[in-house]
Amino acid sequence: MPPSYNVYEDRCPARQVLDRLADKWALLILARLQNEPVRFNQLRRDIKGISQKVLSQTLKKLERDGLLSRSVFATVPVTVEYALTDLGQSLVQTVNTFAHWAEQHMDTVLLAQAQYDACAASNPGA
Amino acid sequence: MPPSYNVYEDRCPARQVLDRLADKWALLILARLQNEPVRFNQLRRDIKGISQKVLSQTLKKLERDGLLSRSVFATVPVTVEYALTDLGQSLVQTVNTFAHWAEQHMDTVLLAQAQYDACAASNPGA
DNA sequence: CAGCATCCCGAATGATACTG
DNA sequence: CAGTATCATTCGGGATGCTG
Repeated sequence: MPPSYNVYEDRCPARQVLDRLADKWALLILARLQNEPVRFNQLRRDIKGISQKVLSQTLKKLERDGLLSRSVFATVPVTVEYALTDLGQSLVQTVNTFAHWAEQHMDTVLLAQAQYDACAASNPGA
Repeated sequence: MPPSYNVYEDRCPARQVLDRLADKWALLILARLQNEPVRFNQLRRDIKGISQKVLSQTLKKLERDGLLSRSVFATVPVTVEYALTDLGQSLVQTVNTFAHWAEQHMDTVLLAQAQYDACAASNPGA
């Protein structure tokens, strides 16, 4: 039998969840946390190209969704560690599969893009 | 050994591919095409909430990436079918896993959100 | 170190109208 | 049916500066 929820439906909660996860930064953050807890600025350094603002926002959303936990240590200056929750762990395998697909098939994708562009260039009106 | 490409790196082609796929509409389109070719307006109807413009744009990107094919039939009026390519097929399993995760764990996510919001409401200053 | 507040701009989106 | 074109709008995200 089909699942009770259907991602094709607008307003379906599962769709909301999918929308949240269908975000490159969220995926990269989850992937980065898979092996160990990581601190804020370490994430900022490791995930190239993310801004402080977006990192902060995305972490907050992921924490709200219960996918990761935020631990504050009263050092001076303060230390904050982000780690996957069990729920986050249950997702990280899929995220990895995704990332690996991207890494393994990107040559094919780049080739397809080149062919598409070449064809489009030679058929300007079509 | 680690893969030659690293999604954490900015400017890495794999990262570009991941960015492309980390899009809710792209994922929903790929999922919808997994069993059979589908026509433009059928996709528009099935994927609730997508606009004609965004559907058109997303289809074009996915076609350019070689993930799906576009077939035009000279009926009156014209018929256009979108179908997964082999490359698209190689990805759809992962997409399904993602969608199923969203459907199966959304109750947990919704609960986590409620708890987070309740806690935030009772600690306005913290 | 780990953020938040503010300003600001460009890209993405929706709405509408038109075409083969 | 299957789109393209244009316009108006918003709003995500970068840059900067400040705080505990």
